[in-house]
Amino acid sequence: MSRKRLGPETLDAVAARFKVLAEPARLSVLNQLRFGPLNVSDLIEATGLNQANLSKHLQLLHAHGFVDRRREGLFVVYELADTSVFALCDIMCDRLSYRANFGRVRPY
Amino acid sequence: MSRKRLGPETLDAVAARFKVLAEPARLSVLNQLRFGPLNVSDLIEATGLNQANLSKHLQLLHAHGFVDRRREGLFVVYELADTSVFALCDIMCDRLSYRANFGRVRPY
DNA sequence: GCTCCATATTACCGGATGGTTGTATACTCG
DNA sequence: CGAGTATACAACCATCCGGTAATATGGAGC
Repeated sequence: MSRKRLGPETLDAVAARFKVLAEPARLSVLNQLRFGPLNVSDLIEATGLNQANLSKHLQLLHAHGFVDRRREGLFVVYELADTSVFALCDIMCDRLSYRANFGRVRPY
Repeated sequence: MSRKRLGPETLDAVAARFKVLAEPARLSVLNQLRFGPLNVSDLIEATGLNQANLSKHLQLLHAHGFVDRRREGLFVVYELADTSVFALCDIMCDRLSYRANFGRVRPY
């Protein structure tokens, strides 16, 4: 708790990681992987994303270490590699419901 | 823990909140507010952002409930309204240092 | 080898977003 | 009220980024 003030490089790195999660499509992928590994075809069906689009998102998630990848015959299976994502989402969701009851977006 | 699968609206909302944090400039502002409220002029100096730019970031942070605002004479003072940000950043930083030691970005 | 299937990559387009400049608003003081 | 200061807002530009279509790669089976 209560760490020291962060340097610019750290802020950049943290922001970059937030940016990967700042996209419903990618959150959806992670959410589908929550209960077990899936290959790309399964993910296409589960998320409704088309193949190319999904593939791009998967590359990004993989490059940032959120998912692991392994070949399995003709398929490529993706698996969660960083479950801390869900801790983050839980915190976000808590604030969301709090704001739904009280705060509400201030237009000004 | 272990919540149910999230709906699309929820994913959108969570992603929108991540997006606000997915920006070094805004993280820097929050980081400066960590140890107490500051007015805009102080924040300009502390962050190195110019006035207009900083103002835009502040509006966004305020609209999403990350900061509160109050007038104090000629000045406007901003204050942290959502300390959960730091819990998020701590989790991110933990993963960052972990990956710095092991993972490292896979170029492919 | 060729063919089929699963996945990745490339090229492109349109919309969103951060930065900057200039201007407007709000408050204080005289 | 007028002048000065602090902050907000609008317009504009450049860049980034997500979606899509077309094409390429790579493994399996014949």
